[in-house]
Amino acid sequence: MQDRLQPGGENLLFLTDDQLLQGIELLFFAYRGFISDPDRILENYTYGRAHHRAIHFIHRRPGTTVNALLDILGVTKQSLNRVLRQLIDDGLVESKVGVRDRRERHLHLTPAGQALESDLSSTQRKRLRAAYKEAGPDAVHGFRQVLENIMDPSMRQHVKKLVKD
Amino acid sequence: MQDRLQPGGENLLFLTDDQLLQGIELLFFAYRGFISDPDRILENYTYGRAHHRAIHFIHRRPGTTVNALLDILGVTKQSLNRVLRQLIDDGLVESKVGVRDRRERHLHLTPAGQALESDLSSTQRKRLRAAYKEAGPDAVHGFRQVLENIMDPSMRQHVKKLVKD
DNA sequence: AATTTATGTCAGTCTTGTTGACTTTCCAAG
DNA sequence: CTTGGAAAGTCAACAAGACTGACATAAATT
Repeated sequence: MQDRLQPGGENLLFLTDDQLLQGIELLFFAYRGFISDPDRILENYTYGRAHHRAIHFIHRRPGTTVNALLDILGVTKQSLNRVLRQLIDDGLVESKVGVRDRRERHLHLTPAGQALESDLSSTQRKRLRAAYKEAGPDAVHGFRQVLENIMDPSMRQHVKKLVKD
Repeated sequence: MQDRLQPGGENLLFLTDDQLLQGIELLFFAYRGFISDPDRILENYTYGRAHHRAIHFIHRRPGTTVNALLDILGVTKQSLNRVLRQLIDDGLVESKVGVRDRRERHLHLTPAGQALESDLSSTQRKRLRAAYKEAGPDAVHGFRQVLENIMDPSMRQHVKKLVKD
């Protein structure tokens, strides 16, 4: 994957500091836009981004344990517990005692939880779908490739891969 | 939603909800990794992400005004002021009364401010450079294309374009 | 002269993160 | 069977950084 092309900086051009700083800004603005839709929805609740994140990952990994969720979210258990407590008390999340190991709590979304997840997620899916569509398949591939390279290697395992059927 | 059954669906395949949700997670993990390096540096200071953001944009747009910065950062003036106050008091940022309009304050980094900016930025540039390098030029182009599509259109103007000279 | 704009500041609130201490539950190794 | 430790839950205190609202001042604009 090295320099298939000429001595010209053509394949190095994007590595100038200016180009890199531009990439940093792109990430900043894109990420902010990306969370603005859910944020607006959450204003109508007593929830914030922390709740959104919990809901997202419980939706994606039904039955996951608190510990696994802590690992993914990278916060303290006290912080996550406050969020989970509210969601459980409000009937959006269900916490089931583990069968094999009764210390563990397995988390699921209730129908109400799924409804909120769907609301939050649909705005982001819509935005991303439009962005993907306009950029085209090759761009999407590059987008995902670069993002995967950016993240901490230890986190790559947490990106839920698609099921092959 | 049954795109996959269509012939030539290969340019629609990435629009399934699962693929979109995966994209959401990629963005989440990548963004978190991306800000983790500066965060670690800032632990040694009394500064946080808010200061980092201010420093970044003052660096990129020397002489920018408080109002312009508010627009870019999307926070309230009270919030930005607290951050700027500290940076100015600590001698990292200089605030100059405008010449044409003496109500405006034009912001610049002092040498000390530039030093911190360089520290913070270099970790991110390094991470991004490695990610770009591994993915290749085409992927980088796609990455930037998709990010630009994701952000709010009104924000695109704020991504500082490269100077041609 | 009146109004608007740019900036600064004070006070109070909220979310979400932190640390530290402690308890309960319960699996598994001695 | 006992006990050590892991998983989870809880309480309290605190901090960063966002918010709103009110108010002040200086300077430009109308």
